[in-house]
Parts: sequence; structure tokens; C-alpha cells
Amino acid sequence: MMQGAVCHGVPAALLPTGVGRGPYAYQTFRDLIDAYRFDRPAGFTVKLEGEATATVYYLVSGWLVLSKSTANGHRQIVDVVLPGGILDPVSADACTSIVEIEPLTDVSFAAVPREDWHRMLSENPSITREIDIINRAAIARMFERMLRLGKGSAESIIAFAIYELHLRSTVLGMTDGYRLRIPMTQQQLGDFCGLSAVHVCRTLRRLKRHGVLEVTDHMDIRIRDIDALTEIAGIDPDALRQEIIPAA
Amino acid sequence: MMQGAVCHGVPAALLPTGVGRGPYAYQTFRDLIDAYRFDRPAGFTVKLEGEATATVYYLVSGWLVLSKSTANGHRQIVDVVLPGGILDPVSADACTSIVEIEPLTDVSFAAVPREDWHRMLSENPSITREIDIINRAAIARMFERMLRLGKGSAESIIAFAIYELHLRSTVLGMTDGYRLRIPMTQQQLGDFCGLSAVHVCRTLRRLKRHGVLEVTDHMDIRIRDIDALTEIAGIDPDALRQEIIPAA
DNA sequence: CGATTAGTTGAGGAGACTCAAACATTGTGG
DNA sequence: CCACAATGTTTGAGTCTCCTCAACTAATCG
Repeated sequence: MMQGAVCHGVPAALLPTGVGRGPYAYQTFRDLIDAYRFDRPAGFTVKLEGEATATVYYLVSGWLVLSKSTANGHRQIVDVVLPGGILDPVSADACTSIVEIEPLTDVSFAAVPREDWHRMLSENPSITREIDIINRAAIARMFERMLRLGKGSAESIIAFAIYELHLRSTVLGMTDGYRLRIPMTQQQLGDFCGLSAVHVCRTLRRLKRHGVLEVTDHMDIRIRDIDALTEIAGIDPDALRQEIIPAA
Repeated sequence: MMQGAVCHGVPAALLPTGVGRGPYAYQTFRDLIDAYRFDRPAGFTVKLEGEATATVYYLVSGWLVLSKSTANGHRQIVDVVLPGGILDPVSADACTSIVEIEPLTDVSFAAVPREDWHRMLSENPSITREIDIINRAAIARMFERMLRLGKGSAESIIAFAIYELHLRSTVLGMTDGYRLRIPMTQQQLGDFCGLSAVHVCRTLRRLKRHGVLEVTDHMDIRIRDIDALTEIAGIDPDALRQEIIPAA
């Protein structure tokens, strides 16, 4: 049912809304995206380096995760990118890549040469502003996640992750009420929440047992008690929405 | 000795380097900063909200931390801001503040109205680029910290924090070789590393016992075995420097 | 010089980890 | 169409890290 929206097509909320409202700006941005658009199946992985970093990525559809890993094999997913997300994976020295990128689903994205990207921005101040807002939202949700990664129980970080992904998906029109398919394994959710896969499993089952969630068939989630979920996650729903949802 | 550099005056590396190299750009930026500059003692706190968020802060000297806290009293420091750092504490909706701000020392900063800030940027593309780089560096170091916050032992996150702060301070000319004064209590370091103050204490003592650090008198730190420190933190020193140090 | 704040140390407990084995689901080749 | 492999989830047992509580010491300051 809703897989379609996740993996294919441009969600209604994506290009039309939010990014450039004037007809000219809209055309420009969209043309640029279309010109450099690629489709890739779920399997591929990118370790960005060298000239690959001279590129700005704009996700049109599908889910990506950005992660870092340590020498001893641990991995932390630092952000989940949903359609409309921007990926500018270049560190301070403008040539070392910061993160590894992994698609969770089939993805469609635009790989725009940095030069073209910046030209487009300089010609379209309104888009610059929109993108600024998108970036702010990304930082805001990272802050929230750090809060729960550092302090906070397994329950609270998992509850937060699920609530965050549900909220963001809903804004993109990818949910069916309180139902949400998260295209991650428990291992990946663990890498996102700083937990072992085993503990993710136990925690999800506890949430299920307490009637907060329903989890079926590989992360097909239904939120049964949203108040309990936000309570466990330590979320003020209105404040969170204002912080992490790009609103112009 | 080096406290002077931490708390007062403009570190050599700050305004002159990095931010705007042409005489015109340099003048403009510096004038703006000077026009809106404030000094504040260590004690004050800001909870930014309302029109306060229509302001961009540029830290001239001193240390600040940005933190978030939960309803149940836990706090996570999401970043430490050193001289030259920019603080644009506005979330996606452009009016809710994301973070609380706390100075660790006496600070001198410029509180620039957003409008003026953006005008300055639009008139000085080179400064825009510099600031972009500063922001990237901030994100890169947050990614690194998230990796250790999620996975990683108390030793590794503390070792990382100390190494990071030493590296950044060194670039700003605020260290004396391997000596560094971190103006944080163990409680604050714990809030930064996602640990209790008690465990910070134990961990520091262990590092001391193993000859990695020397800790005297309220976080006056000397790194005795930098290789051991990077090993424990899981750091590749060259790569880290490239990622988190703004280099133009 | 007491009062406050920060750091140290011990004891005990809870939460999350690892290892390991069983089970479920999906996909594949014979 | 079945057997089997591969992948992911579930559950149990045991351990270790880190937390909390609490008492004590050290340093700082009016």
C-alpha cells in the first residue's frame, strides 16, 4: 500500500511545496534536479571520497542513512534522509567525506555538481532560504537525538526514533494514519539508536506488550498509543514539530 | 598563563585568519562584529526565544556550550563553541530556539541582527564561504561525537572529547603544548559525554593511572601519551583534523 | 572560618551487552 | 515444488559497564 510512496514517485509534499514558490525559481530548481537525476536499487553503497564530494545530492524518493563507523566495527547512523533531504557530504577541508551513505530502499536522487548547485542558489535567493531551513531542521533533529543517545533509556531513544520517523513521513504523505513502514532491520535501528540489535528486539517487544506499538512483519509499525509513545520519548509534540519539520 | 587567551582578547587565529582575506571583506566583517559586540561574565545564562532568535551570535572570545535538556532534568551538551564559532540558534520554523546557551568562561561575543548578518553575507561571498566551512566543521565534529555517544565506552568518548577540545584549542593558539585547561566541571563534561559526573571522575582517574593524562586542579589537563589517547578514542588524527578544523 | 561547590571513593543495583541457540521468512536452484 | 541457504528476529543466560545513592575530602570564597 504505502510502500509505493516510499520507494517510487515524488511524494506530493516534495518538489511542489516548500522548495521555491515562484514559477521561475521552481522551474530552475526542478530542472536542475531532473538534469542530474539517477535511480539506484536498494543494494548499492557509496563511500564518498575524492571528486565524489564535489557533488551535492538531493534525494527525490526513497530512504537513505548516513553513518560513521569506528575501526572496531561499530557503526552509528547519524541521520536518516527522507525525500526532499539534501546531502552535502563534505567536511571542513572541502575534500574529505564525513559519512558513509547507504540506501534503505530503492532511491531516486539528483547528484548535482557543486558548481551548478551553487550557481542555482545564487540565482535563486528564495531557494537558498528554503534549503537553509531544511538544513536547520536536520540539525535540530540531530540535537534531539543526541540528547537521547547520551542520557535516556533504550525505550526513550527507540520511542523517539519511531516518533520522529513517523512525523517526518507523515509530513511527506508517506504514512497511513498511525501506520508506518520503517525500511530498516533491527540491526540498523540499533545502529541508529546506539543499541545492539538484540536489545532493540527486546525493547520493541516490551513496547508491544505494553500496548504502545504494534510491530508486524519487518518493521511494519502501528502506533497504538501515541500519548504513551511521546511520554516515553520525552517529547512535546508541538515543540518537536516546530523544530524538526521544515516550515517556510 | 593560557587562561588569558581563553577568556580575554582575540586569539591570533581568530579574526585575522580564515574569515575574509581581502582588506574590504575583512573590514566589513570586523566592523559588523565590533558594532554589536558584548562582553558578559561567566555566570549569565540565556534561554533564547522570541525575538532573541532574530539574532546571529559570533563568539569572539571565551567558551560556550549549547545544550538541550529533557523534562526529567537530564541535560546533553550538544556542542562546545570556541572563539570564532557561530551560533545561529533557530530551528526550522525560524522562531523556536533549539538550544540553551551557557558560557563556561567570561565571553565576548557579537549579537548581530539577522538582517545585518545576511546583508553582510550577501555583500561578501568570500565570507559566506568561510562561514559555510565553519558550519561544516561543527557538523563533522557532532557526527564524530554521536558515533562515540552511541557506541563506545566511557573511556572512548572522554578521550575523544579531550582530544577534540585540545585540537581545536591548539588551532586557536590556546594551548601550551599538550597542556589544556578545559573550563568545565566534571558534571559538565559528563553532560557533554553522556555520562554521570561520578563516572567521569572514575574514568579520568583511570586514564591518569594508566599514564595517559595528568589532571590537576579543576580540569587542568596534560596529555602524557597522545598515541594512547587517540587509540582509546578511536581517532585517526590526520583524518579528524581534516574533518573538524575549518581550513580554507 | 563556616559555607558552598567540586571532586573522590565505596557499595549495590539496573540496564544493556555478548554469546549462543532456536525460529521465521524469503529467495534460489535442483 | 521442495530443500536449503541466507537473512533477520526472538529468547535465554551470564556478564559488565555505568548509574544512583551516600559519605567524605579538597578547594574556593565571602
